Amino acid sequence: MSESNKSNKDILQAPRGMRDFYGTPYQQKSNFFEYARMIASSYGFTGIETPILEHTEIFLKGIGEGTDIIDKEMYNLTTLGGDRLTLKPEGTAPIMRAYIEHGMGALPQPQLFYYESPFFRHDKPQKGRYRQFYQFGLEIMGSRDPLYDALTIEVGYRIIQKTGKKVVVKINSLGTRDIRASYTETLVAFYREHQSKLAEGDQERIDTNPFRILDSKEPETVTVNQSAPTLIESLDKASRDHFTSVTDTLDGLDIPYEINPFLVRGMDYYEHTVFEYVTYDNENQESFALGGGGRYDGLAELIGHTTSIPSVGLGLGADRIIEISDDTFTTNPGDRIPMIVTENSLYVHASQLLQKCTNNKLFMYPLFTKIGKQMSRIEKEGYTRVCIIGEDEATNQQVTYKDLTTGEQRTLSYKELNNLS
RNA sequence: GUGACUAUGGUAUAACGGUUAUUACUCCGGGUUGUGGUUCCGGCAAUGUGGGUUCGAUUCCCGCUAGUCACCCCA
Repeated sequence: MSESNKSNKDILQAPRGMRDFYGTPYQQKSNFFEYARMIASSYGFTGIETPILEHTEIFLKGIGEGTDIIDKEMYNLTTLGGDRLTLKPEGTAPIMRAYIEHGMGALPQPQLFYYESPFFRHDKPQKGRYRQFYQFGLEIMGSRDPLYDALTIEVGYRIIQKTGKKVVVKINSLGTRDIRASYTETLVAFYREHQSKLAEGDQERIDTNPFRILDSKEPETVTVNQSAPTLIESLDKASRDHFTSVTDTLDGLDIPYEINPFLVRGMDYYEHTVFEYVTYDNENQESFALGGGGRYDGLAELIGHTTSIPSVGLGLGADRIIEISDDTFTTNPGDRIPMIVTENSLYVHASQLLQKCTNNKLFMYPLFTKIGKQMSRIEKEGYTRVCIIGEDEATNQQVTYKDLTTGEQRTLSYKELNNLS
């Protein structure tokens, strides 16, 4: 029971790692999601939205205890009725819950979903890392065909391509849960044997997160890793065939990928294919994950369903993608036509015109003051033309149309206004 | 979660520990009562927060809050 001792100044700012969106950033986010929806929809995905809150258990069981997300990053709350709920830290487990709850197994398989949503993780904020962040995601549920792994990777790639930046898919196979479990034992045994030769921080990770040691940048550890057993070598034939089938399809699609035997992901539910999209900062090797995903055939059982539901999916970090995109997702206002009135009394007339007008580029400019002010602001905001309505135009059922780049203006009938492009 | 750096109007900034806290942009009003991009005049608006040192703190010290960076991890 800690009493809040925040000052007025403190509460008049958004909570740590959370932001307000307005103006350009709002547009960019909205345009990004619109674009992503369009691409996903062109590959047959349909939308799904789940609640912001889920039963805490869904994430505990799905993502896995021992992961950072579960151990220290969840926003948990207890309702007045005593339910333990959690602000969703990722999108896959909730959608799987919805699939099971609504018996979607009875629908034609597989089901392809896209979603856009904020997610919440109580992490320490940095650039490109927020406590409330936004993802666009895809989930394909009800098929184990590796073609769907490739399809998921492709659609994500097509969306990210819009940024114009160089993007490479890092890909790996984790095999089945059994293979992964026995490999983990082999790996831990290997590291115990070489424990003294590992970098300090990495020694502690033998118990907490042995997979991460494979990815270490410490020179001592890198040396040890050269003789470490790899997961890909341990795969059974079925897993290997699955993986090859995915990479063959990517070859055919001309999607650049790198097989990275060290790639693991933050959630426990992945098996077989896992991947990440990485971008390179100005030719430097230092990179930034824009999104990632993988196959999660066992998730349904982890969260309490009686059978497995083979599935594959991904999440794209909207904040990061927009961040590197320059003006790709910025709206250009030049196209729209603001309509202004010279007298406030003409507002009613203008509104009636707007209702009748079929040219959807025309809009009521929401500034009712002297015409000079209106013109000045319209010009500053980047519009290239304007419609002016005064007493004369109103009487004659006309508008004055002005091109702001050339300064030319002429009088248009309503019909001509409708046909303006 | 660990460590480092930072914090002045909406934005960007100035101020050896000492008058009324500087300047620019934005915004509002006016010169121009039906026409923008120039120019001129006027106006609104700030030392994140709580303590400490001092005759006196925007300035020095500490806690808090927030941001940035590295680690950790990840989207």
